Amino acid sequence: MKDYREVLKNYNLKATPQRMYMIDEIEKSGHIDIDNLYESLKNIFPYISLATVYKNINSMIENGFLTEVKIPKHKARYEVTKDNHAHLFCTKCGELKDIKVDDAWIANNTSKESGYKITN
Amino acid sequence: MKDYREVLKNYNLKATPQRMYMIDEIEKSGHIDIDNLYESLKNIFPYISLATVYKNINSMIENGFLTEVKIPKHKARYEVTKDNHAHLFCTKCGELKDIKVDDAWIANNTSKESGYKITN
DNA sequence: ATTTAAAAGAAAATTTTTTTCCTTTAACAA
DNA sequence: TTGTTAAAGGAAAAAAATTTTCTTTTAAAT
Repeated sequence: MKDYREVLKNYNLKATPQRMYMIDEIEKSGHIDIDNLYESLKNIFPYISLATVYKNINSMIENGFLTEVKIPKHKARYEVTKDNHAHLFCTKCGELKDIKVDDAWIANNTSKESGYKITN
Repeated sequence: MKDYREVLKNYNLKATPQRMYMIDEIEKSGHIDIDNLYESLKNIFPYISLATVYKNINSMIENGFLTEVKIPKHKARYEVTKDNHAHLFCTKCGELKDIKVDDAWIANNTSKESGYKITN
């Protein structure tokens, strides 16, 4: 497993084992929802609390390290923040995949059209 | 107020006053969340139940008449289903606006790229 | 008018998320 | 190393969001 101590330090978060495994799970899975994340973490930390998972998700979202991906009629999934992609959601199997997209190009064009400065 | 009897009939839903005002509110607002919808409906139906609002939102989503718009860190909003648009969300004031987008063009191009048939 | 299935409303139950409070621990300094 | 401290963990409770149940009402079709 990669060492996430530096990453967390950059985001002013204590490098707890719980967090490092959380990040590892999220990276490995690409996108994961709270319940699946909690379940895998329980394999490593049998006494981990769901509240801990929520609290960590929230602090990592707040500082921008994670991004919440909301999906109609499903629970949100979380991913490590990254640029230039959109999501493809399979309505049959529920899989979520990244697709390459030129964010900047779209933002620019849409900004022109709408008059808003689009950041995301 | 427009008469939504026909609309509802087409979707196999009973044309109750509650529903007709719901649709009217949603159309008038463009996009609205459960709480604001419930609050405005209470002006007309003081005894309306929040459960009724949820149940109606759900049945109208199921049959495709309404679309749920999920927004990071906010409650979902609902709109009358329509094509060729995306959403612009103002992170300052929370306003949600439609922007014109050529769905079909994007779906086509992205489908080619990804190998999936994109419907939405 | 009568019948009936769908929908409303009230309350309870369930599910999801956040908060509280107390204990433990990572980070840093001496 | 060891000591100090603020941040984070865990358990439980609380709060918020959504769904379900059950009884009454009503739209729609006879």
